[in-house]
Amino acid sequence: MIELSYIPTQPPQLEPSTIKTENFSSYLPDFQEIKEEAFQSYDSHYVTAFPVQNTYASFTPDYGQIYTPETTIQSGQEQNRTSPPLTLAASLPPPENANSNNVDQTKIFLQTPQTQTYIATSIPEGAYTVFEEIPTDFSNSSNSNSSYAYPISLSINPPTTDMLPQPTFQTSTPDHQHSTQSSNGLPMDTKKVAEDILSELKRYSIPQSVFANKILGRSQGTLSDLLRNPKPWDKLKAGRETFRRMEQWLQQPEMKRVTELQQATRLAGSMKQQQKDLNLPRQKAKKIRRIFTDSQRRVLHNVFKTNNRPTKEHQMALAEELNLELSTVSNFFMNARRRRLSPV
DNA sequence: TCAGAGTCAATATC
DNA sequence: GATATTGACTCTGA
Repeated sequence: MIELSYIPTQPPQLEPSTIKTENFSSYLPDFQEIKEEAFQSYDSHYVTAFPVQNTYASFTPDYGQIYTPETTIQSGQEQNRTSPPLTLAASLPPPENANSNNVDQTKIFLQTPQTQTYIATSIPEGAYTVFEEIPTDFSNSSNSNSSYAYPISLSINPPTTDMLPQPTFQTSTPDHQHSTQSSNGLPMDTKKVAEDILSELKRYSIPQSVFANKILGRSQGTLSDLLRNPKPWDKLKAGRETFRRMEQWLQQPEMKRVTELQQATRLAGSMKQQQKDLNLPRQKAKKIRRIFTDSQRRVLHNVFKTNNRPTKEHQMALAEELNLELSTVSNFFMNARRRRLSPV
């Protein structure tokens, strides 16, 4: 398969005549012929058509809008459905060696995020458009049993890191600074932002680790904690920056932000697999995290219940009694105070 | 010097 | 495999 370059820019203006309808049954043994009537109300210049399990769909290029009329076949019954219009995400130039005589060289794979179904399509000669991410939202579907509501994404050869968009922090406020306002000039409802982020990540199957690393520059564990226990805005200091990044991400066009992260998710997956395949050694020694014994934990918690701020002498006595470092005991109370007494 | 805030990252849990 | 928990590190400000 040839390598396609990734160009996250405006799609070229395509003349409908440069786009062909293709029947890809040769690539898909179980391909079911698309019925024209399913798409008759749409632009007839399909870019591609393919089945996803029992579903098939067609995309029509409309320079920024994509419509995905779909037909689902379940238990012998057909249902025609139409998705909301979706925004065109990206375009790819034709590979240099693409030509009409050798279309097999220009296969592109569309796949569901579940990576259960791969759909191969060839590219017409000349300019063409592909849809990098096509999240669909059928959450309002009255038929929750429909099996076709897969977001559909494009996967070429796994993109390399330098092909991907760089982290989009888009903030002018360094980590060590913090202003008193969110991006809209008002105190931020951190709880709402956290809920929205959780909901979006779930909706688009974006792992916390990907969002945390790519958008926030933080670890998965940190993000999880922030989302589950968001501090009120007025209690935050430098931590406001992280919430600002979350808010800014939510404010971006849905297509853009989701596309970017779904791509990063795939990249993370392929890199993980590569590491696994190559059996690469760990870069640095793993730090062992202390685990309190049951009795140590019990004593520390009991003391904390009656006195969450023991004196240094008390902590030293506890450390000796439990065979722990003073710093360990001190850390325990410090962490316990902010985690167990945390407001919200 | 120390408490608190922010976070990492190991690892427990789902 | 993804998320939640948590011991400890780093930095800041009083």
